[in-house]
Amino acid sequence: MHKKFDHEAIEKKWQKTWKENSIYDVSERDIAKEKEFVLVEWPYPSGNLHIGHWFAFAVVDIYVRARRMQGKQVLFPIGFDAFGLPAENAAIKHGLDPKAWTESNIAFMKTQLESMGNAFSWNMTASSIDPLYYKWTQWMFTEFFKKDIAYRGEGSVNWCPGCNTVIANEQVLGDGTCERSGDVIEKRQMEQWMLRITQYADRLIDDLDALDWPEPIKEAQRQWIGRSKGAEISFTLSTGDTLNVFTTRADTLFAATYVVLAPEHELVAKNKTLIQNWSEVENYIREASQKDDIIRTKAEKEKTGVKLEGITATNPATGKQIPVYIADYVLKSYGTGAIMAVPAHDERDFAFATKYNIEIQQVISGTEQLPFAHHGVLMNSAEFNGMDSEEAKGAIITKIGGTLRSTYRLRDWSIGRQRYWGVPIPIVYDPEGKPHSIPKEHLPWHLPTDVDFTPTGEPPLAKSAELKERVERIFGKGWTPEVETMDTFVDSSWYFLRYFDNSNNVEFSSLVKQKDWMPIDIYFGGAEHTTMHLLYSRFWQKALLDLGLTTFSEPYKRRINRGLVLGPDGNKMSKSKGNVIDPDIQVRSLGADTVKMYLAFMGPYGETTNYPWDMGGIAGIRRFLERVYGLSEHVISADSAETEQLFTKTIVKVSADISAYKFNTAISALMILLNHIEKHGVSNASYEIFLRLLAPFAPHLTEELWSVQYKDTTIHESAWPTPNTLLPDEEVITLSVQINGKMRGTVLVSPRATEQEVVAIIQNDHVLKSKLEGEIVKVIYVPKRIINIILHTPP
RNA sequence: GCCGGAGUGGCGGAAUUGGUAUACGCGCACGACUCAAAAUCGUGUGUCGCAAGACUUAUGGGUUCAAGUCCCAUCUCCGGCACCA
Repeated sequence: MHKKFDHEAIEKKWQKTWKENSIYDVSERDIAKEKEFVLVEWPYPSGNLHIGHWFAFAVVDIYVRARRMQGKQVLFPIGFDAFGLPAENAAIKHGLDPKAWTESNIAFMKTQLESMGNAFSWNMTASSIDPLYYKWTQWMFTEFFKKDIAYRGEGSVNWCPGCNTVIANEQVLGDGTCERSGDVIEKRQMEQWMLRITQYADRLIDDLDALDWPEPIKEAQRQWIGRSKGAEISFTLSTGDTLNVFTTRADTLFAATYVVLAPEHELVAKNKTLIQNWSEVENYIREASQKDDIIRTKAEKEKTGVKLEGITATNPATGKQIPVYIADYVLKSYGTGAIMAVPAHDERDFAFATKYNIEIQQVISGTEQLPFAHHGVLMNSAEFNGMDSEEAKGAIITKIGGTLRSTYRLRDWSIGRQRYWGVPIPIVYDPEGKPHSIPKEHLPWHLPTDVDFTPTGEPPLAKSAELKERVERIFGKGWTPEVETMDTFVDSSWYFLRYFDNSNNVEFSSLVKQKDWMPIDIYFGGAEHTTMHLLYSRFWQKALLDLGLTTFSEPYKRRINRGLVLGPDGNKMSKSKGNVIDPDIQVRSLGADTVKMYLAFMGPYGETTNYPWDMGGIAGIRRFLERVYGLSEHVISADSAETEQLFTKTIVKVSADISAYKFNTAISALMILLNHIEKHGVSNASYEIFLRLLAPFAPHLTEELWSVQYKDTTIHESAWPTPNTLLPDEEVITLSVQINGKMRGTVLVSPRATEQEVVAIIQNDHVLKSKLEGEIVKVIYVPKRIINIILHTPP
């Protein structure tokens, strides 16, 4: 047998050589080449690389290396999203310095990342905690503040008791718990720093159409934004107030037999002297406010509410006086916080009206069964009778003077965090308490270090004497600092713009460099970011566009969401389950190439399927690479025609599969080729082609084998193999034979054979001819594919 | 409830987009090498059947010369949204 495949020595050796020669650094944009910006989500430096990082980065490296060999100038940067709670929690628990803790994590993770052997553009890295990075995060915030994209507003916010901070809507999971800590979120009324993402709702939805993204991701964003197109209609109350309601069913206005306000609606408290049953109403409001949203929306469908005695509303279509209710099934935060209720054509209104004995009037014909929530033809609607719902919407709105409007599920993005380890919000308050942005010359606005991390519910920065002193020194007596820091999703909303201009100290990212590299050609990442990071950064880009700071309205041309690597038991990896696979251990025993290739072989990348780790499976990949290591023993003087043909096929297949992120089938094609070579031998030229095809998958091993013949070049700068198009058609092919639609066997024929010739061959085939008993009624012949012979069979 | 996606061997998964279902890998069985084991190599491996053969891509229908692939209905799993007017 051949010498031992010493992956450890090989991998160390080439990683060192690559690093010394900086072969993966990306210099100035080279116009002679097409560019490709491949982005992966920058990791949080938790201090240990887990298998998920390998799945996220090492598999993508296959794509990157193939593109490089295909002559593209590829930008494949990596950096660190290094602000965030874990550092602060380490400070609280173990008295460590968050900065030192994070920096040592980064240093260690860098060495782990290097052990992957990826073609990272290390000269174009960035880190969110670098003051030269967060200077620009702060500067963009101040620009947003000046343009009123950032504002301070009072509102209902999500308070996480575990994290001791406010979090954004997107960071609350479906079951009402915190995305980070898992704690149940409380609703609080607070002043908050917000970004006006809702102003971009239409563009965030409409611009999705042009993106080359998987449809499910686009659809999830559309649903999250939740646009519904409808109309705002005014009802006049007997108090003299105008009540605006939002409806998507203006066509049912004639059936609006009551209106409902959210308990918190301002017109309720405003008219308390006119409400005859005020104490009952007040009670109901208090009860409603004590239920948090989770209980309020999960509360079984039983509807509750109170009629406002002494107040009525006028239906603008019928002129009738209708009752006014408050009920907590109407939400203050959605639409106008009030609805026109149409019990005949809305399930919720129907349930409520039935319970409280309110009139039910049908206006959509075609059923006896109410509620009927579908569209149809109008009845009981005066001059609109006989009109179709869709048409009637417009006609009725026009007649009663309503306005077309969209309303959204999306809320503004709350970005203030009552925590320490983040970007300080660059705002100071004057003695009157009015906020002012910090001028550019004072940026970066440094994060103070003289703080006490003990959680008290008060933001840690409030305890910094240095910060107070700094503000008074610069701005004057009586001025006070903002003490909140930013959501880390702010840091990651623009990081990709910094990578390729990471030493620019005049701009966050120059327009020239942006033109060189943007947009991102392909962004690989986790499905969990669909309605968080992916939405935030799209918004950020559009805000920059409006400020003239970029010319791109969308950052990501293509996006691929990947799945998860599960433990060998099929469960999500977790310390408590004891099913965690440590990549360092795998790399030590089997090699980086093996781990990377195994992850790529598990299944198609780019589907959000979750794959269990299989110890046997990775051993199979290791066996494959060991056989490759000894492959030179099979080099012979020339290839057979069959071998040449298989090479052509494999080159086409592997190239296409990599472009489609189907690394699993690309690997399978390489395995088939190896199996063939070991049996039949391979010419030296083809052996090199094999190595080049494998190079993106097993960069260290192939570099080692390449170096045996080419001392001074690297395989990773060699050209990607192209198929030999001059190969003749195969002389004979195997054609499948069906008789009466059933597979009966195969025959060997020329690819150019005629139907008659093929039928004659089948009639002479010892096995097949016995099945051809009867008159041939019809023959379907698809050259190179199949022949189907239909016989007349007597009854 | 609404909107997506998916159901293929013992397992991960293939299938030129309507043309030999189960590629490739794992696992398993047998054999070779070995005192023995591991490793390695070879052979076999959808199900039933001694065989000829029949059946088989969640289930039931349909279209077609031909269906894993297209159409209709049903079931199950995963993800998103959900008292959103």
